[in-house]
Amino acid sequence: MATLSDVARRAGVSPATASRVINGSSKPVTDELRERVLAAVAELQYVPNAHAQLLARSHRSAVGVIVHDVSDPYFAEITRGLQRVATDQGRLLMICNSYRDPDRELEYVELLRGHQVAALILAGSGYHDDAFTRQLNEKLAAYEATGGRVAVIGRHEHSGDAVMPDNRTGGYLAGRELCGLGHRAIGVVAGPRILTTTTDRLAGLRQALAEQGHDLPERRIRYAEFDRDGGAEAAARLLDADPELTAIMALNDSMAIGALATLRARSLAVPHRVSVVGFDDMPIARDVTPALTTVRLPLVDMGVRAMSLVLGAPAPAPRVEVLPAELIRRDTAGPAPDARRDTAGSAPRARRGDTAL
Amino acid sequence: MATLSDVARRAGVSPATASRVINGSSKPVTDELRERVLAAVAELQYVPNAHAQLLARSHRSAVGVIVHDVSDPYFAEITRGLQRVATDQGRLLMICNSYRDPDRELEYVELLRGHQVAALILAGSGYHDDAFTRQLNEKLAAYEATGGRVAVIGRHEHSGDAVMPDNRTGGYLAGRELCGLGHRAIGVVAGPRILTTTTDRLAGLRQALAEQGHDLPERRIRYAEFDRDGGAEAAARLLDADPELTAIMALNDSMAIGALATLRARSLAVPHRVSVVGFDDMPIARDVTPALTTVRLPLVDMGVRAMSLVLGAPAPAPRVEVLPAELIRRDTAGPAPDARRDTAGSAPRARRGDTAL
DNA sequence: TACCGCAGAGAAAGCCCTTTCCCGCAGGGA
DNA sequence: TCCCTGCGGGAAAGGGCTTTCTCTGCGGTA
Repeated sequence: MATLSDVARRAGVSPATASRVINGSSKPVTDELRERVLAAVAELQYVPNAHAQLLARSHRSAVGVIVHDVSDPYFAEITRGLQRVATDQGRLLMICNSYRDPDRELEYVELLRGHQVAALILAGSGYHDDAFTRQLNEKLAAYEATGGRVAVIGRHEHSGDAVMPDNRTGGYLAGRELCGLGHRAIGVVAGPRILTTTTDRLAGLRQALAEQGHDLPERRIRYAEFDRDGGAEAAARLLDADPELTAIMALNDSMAIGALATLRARSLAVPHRVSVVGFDDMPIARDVTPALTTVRLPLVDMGVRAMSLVLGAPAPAPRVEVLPAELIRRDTAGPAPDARRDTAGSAPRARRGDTAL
Repeated sequence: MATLSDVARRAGVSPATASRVINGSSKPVTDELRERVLAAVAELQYVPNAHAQLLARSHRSAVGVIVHDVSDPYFAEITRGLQRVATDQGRLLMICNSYRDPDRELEYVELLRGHQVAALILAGSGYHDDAFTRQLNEKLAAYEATGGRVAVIGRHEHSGDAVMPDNRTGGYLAGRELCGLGHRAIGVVAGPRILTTTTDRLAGLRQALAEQGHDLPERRIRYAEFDRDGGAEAAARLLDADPELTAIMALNDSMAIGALATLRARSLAVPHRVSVVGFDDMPIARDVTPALTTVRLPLVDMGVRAMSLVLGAPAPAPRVEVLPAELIRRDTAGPAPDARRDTAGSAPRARRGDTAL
């Protein structure tokens, strides 16, 4: 690889001058030298060594992001929001997938710190794991102590700036909807127990049921991976144990899609025999058939906010922005089969407009 | 941030010794000093400056990847394959999204070169744009001249190692299937004209139709963005122009899903009134209803191969690995409405097993 | 006892840039 | 004519790490 001094030598100038030309320094350089340098750069196909630059320059510019999995639509949307703000400010993003492995998360914090990122954003559920939480907080504190900025999305265990989707209210809205439709035998297809997202959403759901005088026994909950196959599997276990279920609440949309696959395989009509409600409103939710009734989270906005927090002026006290959840009624949630008798003859709810195109 | 010499000072050793302990150098260090260094590292929460390390070390280890968009399932799958091999070999991946912008692609090649990556992988369709192709090849050649390794996935314009999905045969298989089902009025929902993937798939399709004595007039093709909304829009334009279409070939699954949305909005039954065939077999294809008939590409394997090429021993001559496409029959392609009369009474094809769970 | 070899530690030379500091020179004012 | 100013350029000092080279002191052999 050609180096700066190769360029300087070829142009017959000092490395200092070459550097100034290449970086558009404010220090003036005569046109003749400038041209010679530029010509040398082109001839040698010179590209500055980014590591040497970052070492020599003092200011840090890149931002590190740790998500569970960018290819998961939930994180893809959040990342889109992060990216938008970062790009506007000319920041490079380093994105790392933890695949929900706490140890890997810790490692990535170190890695990104080592890469001298100006800020760090952790997105995705926290863990019910005190030892881990403590370690993470220590590492983040150490990072912040050296001037690094930190924000988290969707995890309350960190004491700094945070953007929090209102998971609990989301669960509540879904629960209220299902209760309102007359469902009593509601099964829950849940993500891993250890995730705070799981327990928060569950808590909201439980509260909604409690308000109607119902409870949510553990036997009506199945914990599995937070993805399509996990949802399919959990739904199957749920139905095996309790064939009379009239509704399934899936704690995210991927799981809901898996649950729909299970119901289809068992020829249980949705929503006539079993209703399904998802969570997150990922883009694909409107494209499955029937279109998925779900709880929308402003995912892109969550990313935008988090990046803005971290790139904006630091605050004296930690800021927490709670973003609202919203119920999106589509076609997978209908009246409970026995409740339907009361409203006999009423056709299943017409397809919602937002599913067309 | 604490530096290595901070650690050394605190441990009462030289930076050289500290470095040796921290990196597990083969040079022996007495246990006592080792412990002192480790203690200092822990107390200072020391993390080595990655840029300084990369600058000081001679060997390059990271691998750069340029894709159109990782959050697109097509690339997410490929990336999964890349990641698998890279992780096995302890390589870090730097992934960049070009968002199908050739200029950005060029910039990223420079960026990654600047970051001293050991290899570069470009995934995703090439462009029908000679100026761009020439520039890219120049840059890649310059990079290879300095010892960098390069592989491309799905683009034939680069002269080096390549992994090529058999887009043309895939198009051919889809075309033969539709012809076999009696379709003659076939519309195509195509990606951007400028992408070689579009033209390759189209060429295969055209060939299949030609073998049956049919042609594919331009008025039956609509070009749009290679995503869900592009597919929805193109399908709408296609149906507006020619309401008698009995089949739609979408040049990727995202577009197929958009086309299904349009058909649903217009109450055109799939596959009874209109058949749809997609391309790629992304994971979601089996979960839409009806499940999508499509052409499968071994996406993960493509990633695995490309990374293996680039991390393995260099070959004297460029290698091209062509990976086969395979037709996956599910539920969106059925007999053409007029052909159906011939097989009157035959129920629509039973749901394929692979859609259950 | 003299010498050799080696283990274990440190000194110092890079790796490739950026940027401050300094120098020479030409032009303008006194 | 002399001095000051300011412009354009180069020298050199880092930035934080790795690694080679060098040095010291010890045990072992002849």
